[in-house]
Amino acid sequence: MEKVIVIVGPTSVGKTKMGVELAKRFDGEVISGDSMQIYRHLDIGTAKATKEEMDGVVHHLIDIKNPDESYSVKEFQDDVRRLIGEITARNRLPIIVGGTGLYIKGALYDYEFDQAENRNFKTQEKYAHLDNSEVYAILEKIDPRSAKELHPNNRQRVVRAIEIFETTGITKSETLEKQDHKMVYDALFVGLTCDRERLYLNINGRVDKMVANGLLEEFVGLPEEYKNPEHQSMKAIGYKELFAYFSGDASLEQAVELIKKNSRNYAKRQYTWFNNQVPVSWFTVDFDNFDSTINKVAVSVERFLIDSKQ
RNA sequence: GGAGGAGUAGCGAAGUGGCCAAACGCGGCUGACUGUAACUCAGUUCCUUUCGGUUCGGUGGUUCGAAUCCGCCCUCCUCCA
Repeated sequence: MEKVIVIVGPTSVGKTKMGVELAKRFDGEVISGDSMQIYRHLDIGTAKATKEEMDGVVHHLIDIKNPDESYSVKEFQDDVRRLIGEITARNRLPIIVGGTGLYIKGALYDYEFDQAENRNFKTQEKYAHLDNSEVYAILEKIDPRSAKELHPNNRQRVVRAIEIFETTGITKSETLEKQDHKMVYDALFVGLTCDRERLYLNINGRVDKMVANGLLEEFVGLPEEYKNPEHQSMKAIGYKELFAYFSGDASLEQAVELIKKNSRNYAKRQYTWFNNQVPVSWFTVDFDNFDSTINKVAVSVERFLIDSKQ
């Protein structure tokens, strides 16, 4: 199994910097594990690393789609697995850096998406006339085991489970049953964390900085065809809140506060995912001496690389 | 100084004698997650593990029973001086 380092954690703890530093020390290449940094032109709001911050380290899966295009876990899985193979073949170390839990887990575990190749959004429309409980009743009929795992109000997932069956003839639970739920790589999960209060201060401060650095201008400057709230890219925190501001439904202050709040909530969801879905070794970040944090992580990485060579 | 109005859980806001530890919203906390995941959804939120205990500005009453009624006090808002 190929070795791969994975750096995870909530937004604004320093994952980007950690990735670059580790790549420099261990001759690695960074693979972004972020569902929004794949989009071109969305630079400030997605906190994409600048050229300077990348500091010569190769970064993959950033700026690979236009904001009116879609992307999915399946594509991410394909891309990451291909890249891990390529990077390893070059005798370099793949370092996944990002906060999108599902994407990262989907790429590293034996998730199988293939049988649902024909994913489409039509199923949502097809059942739009039914309420939550009616849609749920349909799923209970075709895939009772999946229904049991889902809350009736979680319409998006309920309909998706129906869609899986309708497009492939195989139920979601049957597909899951075939998997071992094991990791298919030799991965070290490094989690970066800090106390909640500090994290929220970081997030709030970073949002203010984004605005100061031209977040609004970046949004305004986007070609009109990209500025559609329906686009996957426009669901990103930092952009979706701006529509209300530019339509006059919210003040700038309200929009900015919303961005901060959504970022904080997102950070919490990231913790929930990484704490419970994946085996993470957590490191508390020392913001006053980031180098010391890097050193601690580097020791673990070193040990991991040696151990797995046996 | 005079006339009105208001003080309810972290915040906003219902409740106007028992069904009130107190609706609802926000915020917070916790969790779920297999092709929208920066998505979507759930639980929880006075103290206590349970029993139970202590609340609705303060205080003293009325009542079998008060956040709800009465007296006094404090604070804030509007209007008249």
